[in-house]
Amino acid sequence: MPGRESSIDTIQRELTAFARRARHKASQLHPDLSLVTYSILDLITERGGCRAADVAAHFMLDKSTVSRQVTALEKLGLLRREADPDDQRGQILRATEAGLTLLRDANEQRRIAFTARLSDWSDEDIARFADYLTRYGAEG
Amino acid sequence: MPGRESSIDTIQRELTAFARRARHKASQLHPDLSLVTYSILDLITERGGCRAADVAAHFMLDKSTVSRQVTALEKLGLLRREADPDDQRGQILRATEAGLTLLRDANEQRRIAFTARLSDWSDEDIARFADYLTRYGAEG
DNA sequence: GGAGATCCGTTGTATAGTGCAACAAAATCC
DNA sequence: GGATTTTGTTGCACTATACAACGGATCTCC
Repeated sequence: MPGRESSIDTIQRELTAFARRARHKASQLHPDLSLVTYSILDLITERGGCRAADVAAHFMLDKSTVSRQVTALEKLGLLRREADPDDQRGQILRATEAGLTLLRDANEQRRIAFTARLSDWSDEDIARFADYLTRYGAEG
Repeated sequence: MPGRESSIDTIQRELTAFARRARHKASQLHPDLSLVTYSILDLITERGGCRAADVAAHFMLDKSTVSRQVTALEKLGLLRREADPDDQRGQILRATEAGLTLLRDANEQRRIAFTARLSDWSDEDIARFADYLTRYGAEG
């Protein structure tokens, strides 16, 4: 087994490599949705509606960036803003039907791509890899 | 053990989440070097010098993008271009001493951050996680 | 050995994503 | 009730990126 430090270097390098290519692949996979807009749509759907400030905090993005992305998604008819009855400052963001359809389609295409890439992995290895990634993601 | 499809969804989601945050963290970690310039400097050093076309292919970037990043790195004195004796069209890119120093420092800071994040992981888990990432990265 | 194809890098142009700062409106806190 | 905080928008600047057009060098094939 390689040393702990060398393994950490590998993790760092591979995760960074993945990040470098992610945007490119995302745009190839689904030209209508960028990595960011896809992620925003996914988050608000997963949470059953949330505010722009929550999105910004979750993705470590500036609120102005989120504001513009939300505007773009709204113009595309993929998302709508609802007044928050408890707080007139905030808006609750929800995907529209069109947004949900597009999101399902994008998820499906992504799943196909990932499945192809992991085709020669055993079920056990896939499950363990998923566990490690979840654990890693939960740390920070 | 969760199903294969659900594990693939997890892998997709976690890797995407990582990609979303990578740029932000990279700029926090080392303001002088963006994720891209860091990666370029790292690649040409790891390979012991390579051409811009190799960099573009490796990162799936347009050659014009690489050309501009290389120009920026050269202006910062972190990289130099050498004539390729075998092919007058190409240039061989190499990190300067300053570039190597900065790269070592950036790597060290990144390693510290990763080490902290993985502090409660066992050596075995880290090694397996690194293996999975390497295997994943090698697929595509 | 030469003409055309190909490869390598640069530059012009356009676009997207991002952050910071300033702002407005609403809520919260003494 | 005034000060502070929160939420979102907008103006501005900058970076990263792609595509297209180009110039120079090399290679291929006849």
